[in-house]
Amino acid sequence: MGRPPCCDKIVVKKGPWTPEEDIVLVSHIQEHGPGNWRMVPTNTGLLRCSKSCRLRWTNYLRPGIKRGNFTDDEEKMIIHLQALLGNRWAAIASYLPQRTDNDIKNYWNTYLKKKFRKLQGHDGGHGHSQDELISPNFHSSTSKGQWERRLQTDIHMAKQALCEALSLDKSSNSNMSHLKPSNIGYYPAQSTTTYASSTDNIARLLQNWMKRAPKSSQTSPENNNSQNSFNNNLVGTGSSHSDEGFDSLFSFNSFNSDASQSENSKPNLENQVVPLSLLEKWLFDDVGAPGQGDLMDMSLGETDDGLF
DNA sequence: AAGACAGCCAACCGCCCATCT
DNA sequence: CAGATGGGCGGTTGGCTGTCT
Repeated sequence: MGRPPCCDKIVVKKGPWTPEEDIVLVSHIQEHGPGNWRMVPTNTGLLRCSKSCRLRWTNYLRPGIKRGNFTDDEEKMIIHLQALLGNRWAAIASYLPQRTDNDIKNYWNTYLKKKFRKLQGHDGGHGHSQDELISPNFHSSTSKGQWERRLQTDIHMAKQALCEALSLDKSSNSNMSHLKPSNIGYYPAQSTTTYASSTDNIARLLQNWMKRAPKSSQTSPENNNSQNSFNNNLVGTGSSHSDEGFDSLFSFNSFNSDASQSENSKPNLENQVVPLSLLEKWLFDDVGAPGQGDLMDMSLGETDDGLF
């Protein structure tokens, strides 16, 4: 027999998350750390499936997420990495620690793709679809050995992509400073800004919600009271951060170790601190090192020419 | 002013691999 | 070892919002 079922298939709420649900989820994660998503609906009483909770956390509530307005550097990085890695958004997102894969995916699908089409149009096009043109054909090989080689190639290519992206605009180094190895981890040491950013996330969320609240039928009558209380307690914190409560609410230092315990061994976003930092350190340390060229020369020559 | 349309994005769906019993 | 679930990922959808006609 396997594990017990993930979530009771009785009533599972769908659709947009309410601030109440967000708070419940964040509080729970603050206590227990991210992971063990199966137990989250049970422990919190949220009528959401575990997947939904995880998604909400990783794409929206997680500390350190930057939203909206992609910078030129980020855009370059995405374009480069997409060309090198294809539509592997999670892999791409791991090089833009402040962005979620969903965000990057959306940005690509809604904006960059069109931008590319335009560019292609100017170039006259070659009868290839954009994805064909810029994505390596990773899907043709699926065996484990090939996958391993592919991964190795990916790492080399990503390394080169980083170097190039960083050297594209040296003057904007300050903007790219978040890519320094020390800041790559998902729970960076500069905790206050991280928490503040997360507080802002929720404050912004609440403000949006307040704007929509009057016409949204999703808010049950009893929500009105809680809505007001949330308004009093949280929304006002956006600028002044009278957030002693929030500081504790978003103090994730305490459970980093818990998280690493409860997480499985996959290099997911939550426990990438060590492996990703090491990888990044290695990537950066290796920049400019002699004899790194073979793979990269081979791969980049093909992809970049078509691109730029 | 109102309807049509397009863009954006949060959330869901379905698949796959890892893990557990 | 087999069967079942958990978790992660990429693709897609649907609702909201802004713009155009």
